[in-house]
Amino acid sequence: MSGPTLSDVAEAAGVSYATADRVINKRGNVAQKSIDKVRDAVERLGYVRNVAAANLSRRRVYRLAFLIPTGSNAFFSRVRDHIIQSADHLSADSISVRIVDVSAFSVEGLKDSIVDLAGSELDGVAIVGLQSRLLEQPLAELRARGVAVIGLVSDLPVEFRSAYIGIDNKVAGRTAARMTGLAHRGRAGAIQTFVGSMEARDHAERLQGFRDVIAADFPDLTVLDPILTKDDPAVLCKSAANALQSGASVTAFYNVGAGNVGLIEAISTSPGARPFCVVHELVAHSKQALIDNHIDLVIDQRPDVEVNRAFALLRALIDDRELPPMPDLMPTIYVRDNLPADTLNDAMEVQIR
Amino acid sequence: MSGPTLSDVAEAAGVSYATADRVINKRGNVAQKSIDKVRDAVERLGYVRNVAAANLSRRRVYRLAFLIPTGSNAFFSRVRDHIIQSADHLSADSISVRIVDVSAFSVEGLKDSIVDLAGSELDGVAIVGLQSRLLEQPLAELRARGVAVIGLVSDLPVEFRSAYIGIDNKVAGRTAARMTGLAHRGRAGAIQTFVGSMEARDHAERLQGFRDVIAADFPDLTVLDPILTKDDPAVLCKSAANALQSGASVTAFYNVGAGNVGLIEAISTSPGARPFCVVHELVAHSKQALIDNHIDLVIDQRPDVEVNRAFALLRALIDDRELPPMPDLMPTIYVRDNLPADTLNDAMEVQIR
DNA sequence: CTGAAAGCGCTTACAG
DNA sequence: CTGAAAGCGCTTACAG
Repeated sequence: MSGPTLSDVAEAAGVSYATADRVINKRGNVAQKSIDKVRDAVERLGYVRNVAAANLSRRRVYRLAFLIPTGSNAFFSRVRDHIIQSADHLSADSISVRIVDVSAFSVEGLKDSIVDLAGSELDGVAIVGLQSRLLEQPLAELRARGVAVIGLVSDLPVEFRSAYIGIDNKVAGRTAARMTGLAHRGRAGAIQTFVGSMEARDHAERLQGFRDVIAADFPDLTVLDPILTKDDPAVLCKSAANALQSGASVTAFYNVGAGNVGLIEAISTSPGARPFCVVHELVAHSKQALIDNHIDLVIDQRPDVEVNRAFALLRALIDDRELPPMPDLMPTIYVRDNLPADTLNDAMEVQIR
Repeated sequence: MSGPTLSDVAEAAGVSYATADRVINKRGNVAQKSIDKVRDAVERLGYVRNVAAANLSRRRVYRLAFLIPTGSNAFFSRVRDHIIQSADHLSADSISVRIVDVSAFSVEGLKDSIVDLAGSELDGVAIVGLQSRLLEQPLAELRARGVAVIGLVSDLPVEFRSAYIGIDNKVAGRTAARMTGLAHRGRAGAIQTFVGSMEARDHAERLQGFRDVIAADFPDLTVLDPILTKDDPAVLCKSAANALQSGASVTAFYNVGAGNVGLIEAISTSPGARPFCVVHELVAHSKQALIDNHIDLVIDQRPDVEVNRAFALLRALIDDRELPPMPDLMPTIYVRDNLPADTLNDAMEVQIR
């Protein structure tokens, strides 16, 4: 069951254990002849390095960091919560995790945080990124020091990270559009969209995806120009209230960004029928709004799953192992009937007796 | 960073390493006085056992088995595929996996397979279960031999397994109903349901959940009595074709069970508008039907996620560790726009460079 | 460029 | 009931 060890390889190759180790781990200072012999033996025996043993002997600890935007954003609170929760369990695997607060959506702030990372010993970091050339230099330095870097939720400049974990926001927007279209079922209508900022790539992509599907498959629906909200609940509340009063012409709301508290406020205090309503990210208030029938759908990106995946990926990257197979990460549709039991604490549905 | 070791504990407790080990691992044959001293030291130092080291020293291998129904069922093919794929990667962690074919939906067959498990050394098993008292005896014997047992997709008798991994089928049915209701958007309609067998608990539960939501929230919709299909595509094809011909009275189809190939066949060959259409489990043909606009929604239970979870859970159970936090497992809604890239091979959306 | 040896944190006989 | 010692598969100085 358990395969050949390095001793077996060394013996088969006719070299010492230490030499075999040197070629396996590419430590250099080995004669080509020895290298060939060892490589050959590895091949013949099907040797596979025992990572656990290696980690034990070198007293490996994984020092990880997550760079997460600060602020009241409920979505990132969920991300934090899940990191903290996982960290507790992962400490048994010698994984220590640090969450670094980053000023939200500030390239300068993010850059500084990345530079600061140099101050502490680190093996891997997951970063809620931004697309900016300003980040390239500090990221390059980080990686030069052997730190594994991945983008989380929002990508980093692609050449300067090893992987990205997040949903495709165009797909998220397309999904929202499909559901909105289905809900109209052939009837004509007009959809009022809300967007935080067209500079935010995720917002722009969602809107694009949304428009594409409506244009292609629901010719009777019109996508109204987005109202710019800066993700501010007050702005959303006011503009949504306006739209609700301006007659029955608006048949659906789609908020591409955050600030849903305001949207929900406008809907819940407005008399009469409301439009079909789709928002993003399942958090306490959007969940409650689903339950209260103030909105119809939430498109979510499962931050819990993303965080889990970040841990697995960082470990694999740090150990320089093959990456584990990861199921696709698609936007999840929530209605009031398939809500998880507890958004914040991720109560397990697994029943332990 | 790395905490105290057993040596530290032994020293602090004033006993030998071996004695400390005996109380940590409850091997017995220790004086109460020693036990107390060690317990005390563990408490004071915050000792936590290094599972990796322990596994190395005892040359631990995890021998796991999955009991999966045979047959042409595309859903279980997905389950198998993911197990096989994961197995490849897990072998690096000394985890070996065996898939045992079980005759589908036969209590006797399942019982025999469980009994046969006794023939091979095993640490843990995940079983696509059935509810039958016939299974209790063999399961009890298995667990008495120290094998960790969990139910997968379909539960086992609850007292005879340590955990269950699967969705709540009532929730799945409720979700299907919510979407069907939304798609009618206030218009009246009649929903033709199809069920494989009312004896199958998952089918019955889905139908129940579906009916509950329609009755409670969509008074203008009627749920027609289910057509019994035995999951046979031919039966589905014929009865769906009938329903389609009998006028425009049917506004939606909901197939609680399998055999969707037949349903899709009927729809795709039938002229004119089709009803709103919801089925379960994303497999090759249901995915294609979404793309081709022959159906509207697929409610899926993410077998890939379930299998991953089964591995994590079995390991934790076998190591007798605390269970990792697991995100909720809710039915996933697929439309044609949030389809994963590759249903069978689970291609990674994680982009590696 | 190569090798012998100690040590990582544990478990498992073995001897008392 | 208790302890000393070898060994799991590796890495890391250290000596040649």
